[in-house]
Amino acid sequence: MSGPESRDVTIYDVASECGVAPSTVSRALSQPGRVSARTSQRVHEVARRLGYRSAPLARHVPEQRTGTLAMIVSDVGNPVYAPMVRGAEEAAATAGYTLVLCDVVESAVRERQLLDQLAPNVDGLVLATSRLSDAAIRMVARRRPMVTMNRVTQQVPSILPDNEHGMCQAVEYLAGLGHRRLIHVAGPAGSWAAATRWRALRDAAASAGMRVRRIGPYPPTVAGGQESAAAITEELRPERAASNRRAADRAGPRPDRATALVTYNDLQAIGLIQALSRQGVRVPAEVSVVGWDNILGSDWCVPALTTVAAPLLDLGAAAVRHLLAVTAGRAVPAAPIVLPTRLLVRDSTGPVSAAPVRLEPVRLGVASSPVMDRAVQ
Amino acid sequence: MSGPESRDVTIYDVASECGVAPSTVSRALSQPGRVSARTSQRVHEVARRLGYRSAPLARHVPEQRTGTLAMIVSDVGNPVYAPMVRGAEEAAATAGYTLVLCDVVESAVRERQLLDQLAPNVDGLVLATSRLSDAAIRMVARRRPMVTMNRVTQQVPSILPDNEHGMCQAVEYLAGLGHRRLIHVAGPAGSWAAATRWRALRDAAASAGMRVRRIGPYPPTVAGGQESAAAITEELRPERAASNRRAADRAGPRPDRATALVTYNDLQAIGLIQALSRQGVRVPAEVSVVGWDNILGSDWCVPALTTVAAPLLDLGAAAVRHLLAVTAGRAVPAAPIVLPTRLLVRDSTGPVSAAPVRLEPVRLGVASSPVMDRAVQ
DNA sequence: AGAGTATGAGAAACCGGTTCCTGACGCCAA
DNA sequence: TTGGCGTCAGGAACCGGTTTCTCATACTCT
Repeated sequence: MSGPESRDVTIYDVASECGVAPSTVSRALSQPGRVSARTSQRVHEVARRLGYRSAPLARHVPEQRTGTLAMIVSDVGNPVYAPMVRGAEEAAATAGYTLVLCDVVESAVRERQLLDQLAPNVDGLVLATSRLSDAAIRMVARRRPMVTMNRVTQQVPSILPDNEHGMCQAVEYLAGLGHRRLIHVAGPAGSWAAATRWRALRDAAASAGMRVRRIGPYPPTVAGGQESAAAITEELRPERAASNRRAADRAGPRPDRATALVTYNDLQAIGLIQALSRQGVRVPAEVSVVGWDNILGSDWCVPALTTVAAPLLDLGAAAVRHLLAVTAGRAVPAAPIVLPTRLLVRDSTGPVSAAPVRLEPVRLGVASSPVMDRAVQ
Repeated sequence: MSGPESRDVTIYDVASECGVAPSTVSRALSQPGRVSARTSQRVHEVARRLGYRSAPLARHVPEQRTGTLAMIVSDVGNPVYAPMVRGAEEAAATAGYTLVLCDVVESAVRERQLLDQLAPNVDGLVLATSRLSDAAIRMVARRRPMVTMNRVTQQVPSILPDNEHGMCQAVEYLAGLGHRRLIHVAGPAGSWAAATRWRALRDAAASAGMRVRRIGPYPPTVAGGQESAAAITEELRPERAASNRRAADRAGPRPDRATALVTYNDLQAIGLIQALSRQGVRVPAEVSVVGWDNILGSDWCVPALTTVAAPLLDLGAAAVRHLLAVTAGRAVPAAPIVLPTRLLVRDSTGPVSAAPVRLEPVRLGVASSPVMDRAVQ
């Protein structure tokens, strides 16, 4: 039916078939009212008959706009992005834009390459948790309208969850449960969000009169959380840790045993809880765990995760709306837009037990007793 | 420093600054060796100094290619896509292409629009679980190279997991545990994959001498799975169901109580187990549940999900490699490419208990006793 | 030294749209 | 009847690259 599939139909084909000038076809198709009703109708009919489809590539050359926005994420596998993308997509669609998504696989090099390739092809960019340097971000931002998420860079508009208040919520809640010593499982090394969340936690803990130590950095993944469990077990079982350390370092068991763990994100928290459970550490009986994000699945892990819920959908939508404002040349606030967080209390946190729990011996890499398994898994 | 940010630097700017013709600049930048070393070096240096960035939009007009592939997914929020996207991305990057991802939010209308907008802008399309009609798919496929995933359409190349064998694996395993009656929680109505998986399950069950009923359709989400729980509870508790039904329908409890549930996908299975647990139905003691996909999180739900693992990463990679073959004009096999599945046995399945479990009264919407909660949640 | 060839670079066409400029035609009023 | 104005459509330039064609120059060979 379609034959040898020669080449796309152009406005020139339509024009000659119609007996009008190409410019008339262009007007008829893209500027309703700018051409007489009769001509317009004839052009439309011929275009339909010939199966004309506009070639946006060519169209965009003179127009200098593509109708496309790009969002760059560090890892599509991280469920945290799904709602952000959804929110961004809806905002973009509402404004008549198409959102494309690109994954840089946690690599700054790839991110830079992608940006160079993408930037000229889109009307604007959303950088979700970028790994680039501030200088690199500013350089790209000079070429194309851009907003960052979860990242503050001078002169570049940004959208953030309220890291400070979120951590305050977590800390106040833990304080109310009697916790006094925390451990923070840190996010990846070069990450602005990781640094900011740590700072926020530290400050919140300080004003609550709590002590907090940081371990890490760890990747923002389930595997990263599992990895951190080794270090944490050491913390929680000082008597055991001593044998792994030079005895001269500290004498006797540590007095400052942490009772609550705050991770950089939910994925880490889930991996951490998994690994702790496997080692016989009971959550929340022996130690409470608080995550961050409220990803899909944070409610079906066991125990269900207490977490600081970031307004992911809104973050995505706000980012795109903001970006479109920049694109339209409207003045944008210099200060970051900060969206509120919400503490979601579930089952991974509990009061500090009056008497320190007597810990069982650790059996690394081996699931503990069947009874234990039933209970925790 | 950057001034009023006039307009992008073009090869014409570079040319006049260099004192050479624009065509020379073009050659120097894109056809190494086609220009003398001295000129080339000078052009490169001026280009760098002026901050020249090629405008791919303009470049692609005569070239008729964009170096971009698009992948359309029905819902980025479904974790099943993450590995597929990752696989596709890696295959695309290896071949020097950029992959962009678009979400159609489970809407056929939006999918069609997007396709029309996207098709002319990319060199090829991957449709992951499309909701379009066969005719619509073929129409788009005629305009642009395309492959479908999880969907077979005449004349359009496709990549699939081995639905038939996957269901056989599940059925054989369940048969080995003593199960004889199954219920299938069906996927969404218009979905090829849903229809195919149901057919595969029915056939597999038939050859194993098992009975299987289908309920649904339900959305392929956690909410969909939760929804299905109501109908399933009715199945599992005929004595209770009878009160909801006209008593004349059937006399006494049903003899054909199902002992195993097979869902369309993991998300449904997880929602289903959640809802069942909340109603006091114990998994796998009272009923076994088998999912499909092996998504992230299917191992941290409780009980950890037994599931048919689709080779998601490979599916994505194979789709792109196949698409590039089509793009390059190489002949492609007419038959779908089928990738093997693997049954992942975890904790949501178990042997049929010798004596039918005595069921507790249902308390809808209310969590059962604390002891129960500890055990199942 | 003169003729032939290879090499480098400029001019111009092209890709497929959009848009500015211009002119033709028709209608209305004076 | 003529002048003026508004509507509609054609011609051509333009967007920023690529590519073909052509020509000038330099180098080689006899």
